[in-house]
Amino acid sequence: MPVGLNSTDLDRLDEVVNIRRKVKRGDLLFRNGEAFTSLYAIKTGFFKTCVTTEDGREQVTGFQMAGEIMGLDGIVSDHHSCNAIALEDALVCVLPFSHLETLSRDFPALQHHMHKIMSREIVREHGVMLLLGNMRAEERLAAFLLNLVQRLHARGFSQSELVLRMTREEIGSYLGMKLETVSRTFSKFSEDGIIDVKQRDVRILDTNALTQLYNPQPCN
Amino acid sequence: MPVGLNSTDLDRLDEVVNIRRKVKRGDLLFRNGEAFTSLYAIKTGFFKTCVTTEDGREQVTGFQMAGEIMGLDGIVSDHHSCNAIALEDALVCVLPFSHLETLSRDFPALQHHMHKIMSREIVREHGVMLLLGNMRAEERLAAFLLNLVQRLHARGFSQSELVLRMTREEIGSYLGMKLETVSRTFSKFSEDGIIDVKQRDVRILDTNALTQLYNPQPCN
DNA sequence: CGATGGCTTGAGATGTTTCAACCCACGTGG
DNA sequence: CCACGTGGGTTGAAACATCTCAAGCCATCG
Repeated sequence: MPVGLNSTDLDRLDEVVNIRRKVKRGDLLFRNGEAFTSLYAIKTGFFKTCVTTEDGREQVTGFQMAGEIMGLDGIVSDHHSCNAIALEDALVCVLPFSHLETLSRDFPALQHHMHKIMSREIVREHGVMLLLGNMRAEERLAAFLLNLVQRLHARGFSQSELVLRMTREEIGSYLGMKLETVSRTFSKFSEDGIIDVKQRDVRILDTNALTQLYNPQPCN
Repeated sequence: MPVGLNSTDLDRLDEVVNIRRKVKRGDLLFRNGEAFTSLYAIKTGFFKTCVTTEDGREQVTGFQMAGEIMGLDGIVSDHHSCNAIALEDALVCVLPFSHLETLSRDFPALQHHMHKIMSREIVREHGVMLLLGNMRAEERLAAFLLNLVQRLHARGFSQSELVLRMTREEIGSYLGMKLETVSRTFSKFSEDGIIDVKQRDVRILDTNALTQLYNPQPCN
């Protein structure tokens, strides 16, 4: 990641990255209320994070895939404030946060990288707020699919085919709609020839139409 | 803020804090797309931050008051991705970000403080997502009022009286509802004897009822 | 004092949810 | 290897909350 390091430096960096942890599908990587010690970098697998209320409502706050960082929520209070659940068997790097802080004092590149990661998460959440506050069901699902496929593509997967690792209910929770509405909207897209859906397999037939939906032009 | 500093240290810290900037009501502190150079700490005044879409939709992402930090969105891309607009005449401390990064390498307490600030923002946004994704109009407004009054109280203001610095439309944008719905919900609370509203002056008569609304007990 | 922006309220339209029934795919165990 | 059970997904119809459009009111300020 950063540059211009000698071998001692590399050893120190290695120290922070060499703890691994396996998480089985359905298991929690960390849970709401748990003491915060580490950030987690996903090596393989797929996660959801969600917050809950006392009366049992659940809001999925994000879906995370390989290369993404989880656990930032825990820094502020030394306790996690959400649950991280593996949607498929996963392997993560455990990054003890105090080590990260120590190291990033010596490596400005690492320091800046951490700041960027947190800032990116803040900006991502702004986008979700826009989606939840302003968009209708079709726009939400279009935005969701485009975002997913774009992130998968950046990891070498297809630009047009994807396998959903989450249920309709989880998609709905993330997008602020009920699972039935998610299902109906998938069907609508399918009828319109925009996508092909068969359960969790989705093939995007008309990316342009999705983009249009997500980002409608102002009517001049 | 941090502890155990000699006078040279204090001078260095002072350097980063002694730039002030006045912002008049209605003016932008920074705008979407603008180059990112600094964070801003509010000394006095009240701001909103909002993101916009090409087709002109606007989502208020937060309201900020004295003591709070703005501009974290700019770190990831070196450009701001939202607008910060003063809702009343304001004074901010300009905190050049590169100075902050340099300083926080020498002051672990400052470093950790910055991490906490970013983490706090992430957690706050989780809460907003929960609100936007799961709650109904009354719950949203109750949550909003309770949050505002709590933050004001922490700054020495009343626990029960507040003056809204934002319009119904801005509240609505933040809470994902139309201004008419905001207005109606205020009226409903007023009819129910929970609050007293006269334009922007709000007096909370029954905090308990608001809490109940926001956080309904599971029906046993 | 009039203009303006912000706020309130009503009535009808709309999109999403709710409730219900049904279907399908998958995995397990007989 | 098939049968069955189960969780997930689909679809329909009615209920509901919020939005839209419209009119009118109020406070503020030049």
